[in-house]
Amino acid sequence: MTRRIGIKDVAREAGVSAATVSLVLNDRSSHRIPAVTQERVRRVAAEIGYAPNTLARGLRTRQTRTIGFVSDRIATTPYAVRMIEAAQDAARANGHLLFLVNTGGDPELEREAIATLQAQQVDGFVYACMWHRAVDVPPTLPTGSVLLDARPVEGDFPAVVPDDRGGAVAAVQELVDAGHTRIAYVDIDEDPAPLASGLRLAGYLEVLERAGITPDPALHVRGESDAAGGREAASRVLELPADRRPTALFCFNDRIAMGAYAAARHHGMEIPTDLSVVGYDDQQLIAAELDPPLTTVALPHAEMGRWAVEVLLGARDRPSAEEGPVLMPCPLIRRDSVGPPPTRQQPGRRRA
Amino acid sequence: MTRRIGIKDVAREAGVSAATVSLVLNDRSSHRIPAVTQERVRRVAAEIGYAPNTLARGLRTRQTRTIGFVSDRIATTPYAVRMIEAAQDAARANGHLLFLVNTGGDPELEREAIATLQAQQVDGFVYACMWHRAVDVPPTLPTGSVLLDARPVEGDFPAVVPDDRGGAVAAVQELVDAGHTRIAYVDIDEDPAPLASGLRLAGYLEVLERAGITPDPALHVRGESDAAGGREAASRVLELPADRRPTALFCFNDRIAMGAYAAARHHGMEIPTDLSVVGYDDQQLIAAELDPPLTTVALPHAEMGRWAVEVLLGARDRPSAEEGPVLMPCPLIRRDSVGPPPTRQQPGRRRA
DNA sequence: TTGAAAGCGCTAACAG
DNA sequence: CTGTTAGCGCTTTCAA
Repeated sequence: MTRRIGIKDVAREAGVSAATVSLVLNDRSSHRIPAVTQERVRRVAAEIGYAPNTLARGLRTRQTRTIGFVSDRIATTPYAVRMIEAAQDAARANGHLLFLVNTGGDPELEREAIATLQAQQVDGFVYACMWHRAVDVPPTLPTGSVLLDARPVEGDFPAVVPDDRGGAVAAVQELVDAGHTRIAYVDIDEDPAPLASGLRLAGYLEVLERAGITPDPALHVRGESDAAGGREAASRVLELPADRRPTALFCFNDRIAMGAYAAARHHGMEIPTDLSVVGYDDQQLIAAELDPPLTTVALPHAEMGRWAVEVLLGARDRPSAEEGPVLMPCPLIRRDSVGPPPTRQQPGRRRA
Repeated sequence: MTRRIGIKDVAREAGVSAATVSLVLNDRSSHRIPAVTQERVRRVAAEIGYAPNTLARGLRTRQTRTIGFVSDRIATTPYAVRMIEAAQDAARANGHLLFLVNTGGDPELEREAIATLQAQQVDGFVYACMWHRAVDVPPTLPTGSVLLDARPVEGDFPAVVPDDRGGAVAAVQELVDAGHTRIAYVDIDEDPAPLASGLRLAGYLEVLERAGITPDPALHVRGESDAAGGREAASRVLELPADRRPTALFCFNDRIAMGAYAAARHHGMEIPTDLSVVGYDDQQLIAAELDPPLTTVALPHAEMGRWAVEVLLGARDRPSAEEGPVLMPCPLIRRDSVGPPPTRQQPGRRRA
């Protein structure tokens, strides 16, 4: 490979010193260099195709304009990927590059990743999870790192997580507003329960209470987090006697909602005529493709990803320390799976 | 921030020179340094928590052990993400780190990304697409870069793409082996047609020919690449007169297959009893969750991702130049949507 | 076997 | 205003 062209080459061609080139190319306005000189330097630099060596610069300035992005997985859903894309876009917008490392959640690998990244002199770390979790932050994670889709079990780190409770409120309120009073929560059955499960439950209960509806424990069911589990769990409430049967389902996620669709079909109910359904996650491959398209709550992955790097780079104010993680709003996405409750006496009909 | 500890600190503590430390820590066997000295240096280094500054090292050695990964998107399907995870894992296995940049396919951004990464002195580039495409490689992409899920329109770059034709062969052969002779290809309707569309068609026709089945043009239909499109397209063949109607569907992708399921249901057909279906992509959120679970063909994302960085880093032989892209096999994933063709005279029955 | 010295390409004081 | 000088932390001849 031929020698890379450096600042000296520019200096020689432009008839100035290397220092001047550096000054010009970095817009050091403190040293008012005459416009003509600047112009000449820039022209020469462009002509001979000069590009700074950021290693050398970083060595000197102790700033690399790179950030370490360590996450458990890259993504499990197509939407979570937005988190990374948005983070990368925000990094670029601020003149930074992202080192991506996924550790599979292995603490040993996390250690190693952090060490490697520190050796690279990254300017900061984003520590990301692909589900809203409470995490034991790796002890070697430097102060000032920011957590993405994760809240620290302990330690004082800026963190951003989805407002799961608020999202649930929006979802259930949508159902209440449509006139429903018997609303089931088809929860996820996982141990330990994900944070989102409890938060969404809280939102669900909050709306019921505000609407003066007494929660019926029989309407809170749990199933495996997939279509089969959702179908099974939804079936349980759909088989309740007519007077206790829900007219609407708030599902923990879209996959469960997908199962709920199957259960409804199996019970001869049509959506949204006989049964309204709201999901969560807005997984494009599911929510939009279900028949009818599913009303659901979107996770603000992109917003969170951007937030994290902007806070890290100081492009956005750090949240005041002791206020807990920032809650990013989860917008309700209205599609066609919510309608008014059916008029009495005709649930469970087969084709007319 | 307190001064970082460097090689000099180790040298001082160990009572040797910086050069010796470097020699020991880098296993320069040419300089046979006595075991005791080595031991002492290593111990001190560990004790005081020395970690090399890779910028300084890179500046000196002109090797950064980083690689630039530029892709159009990060991922559109949850599986494509495996490509990046696998690439990152392979990089780590070879002591490298990945700079991730997604450009949205914007040539201007690509230029910029390549320049920025070059300024970072990356050791090499992976240029990735999220669909199997023929790409105009950006003119500034250095020779030696490797293409991932993309074949160069021109230029000589190592490249790896899925063996779409082979995957289609496996899929359709599965159907033929089950006894089907009237097999439709529910293709994608997109302009320009993705490479995969034609390749899978070729595979489809190849199997038919080998099985002595004359292709019926009416059985090659196209629909939008989503469930609705798949449903609509599948309906068209399902509504053919009984003697021309297919008993099996080979779908361009799993979303279309999902629509085919809906169409089958709508026509009162059960899968796989009345109709067999095979998809493509093995999108976990769809394929495994459909009822019944979908037999499909998996895209070898992880294998391709690993291949790309291994070739880039020389951990695997470069394919000989003029042989075109490497075709990575697409394995058939057998689930429950394929069965023997129905015995005559009872398609379209409603519930018994 | 080890240390001294010379940079890698750049920035930042400090002179002039 | 601009050039000289002195490193950033490491590797690598070369000499001792």
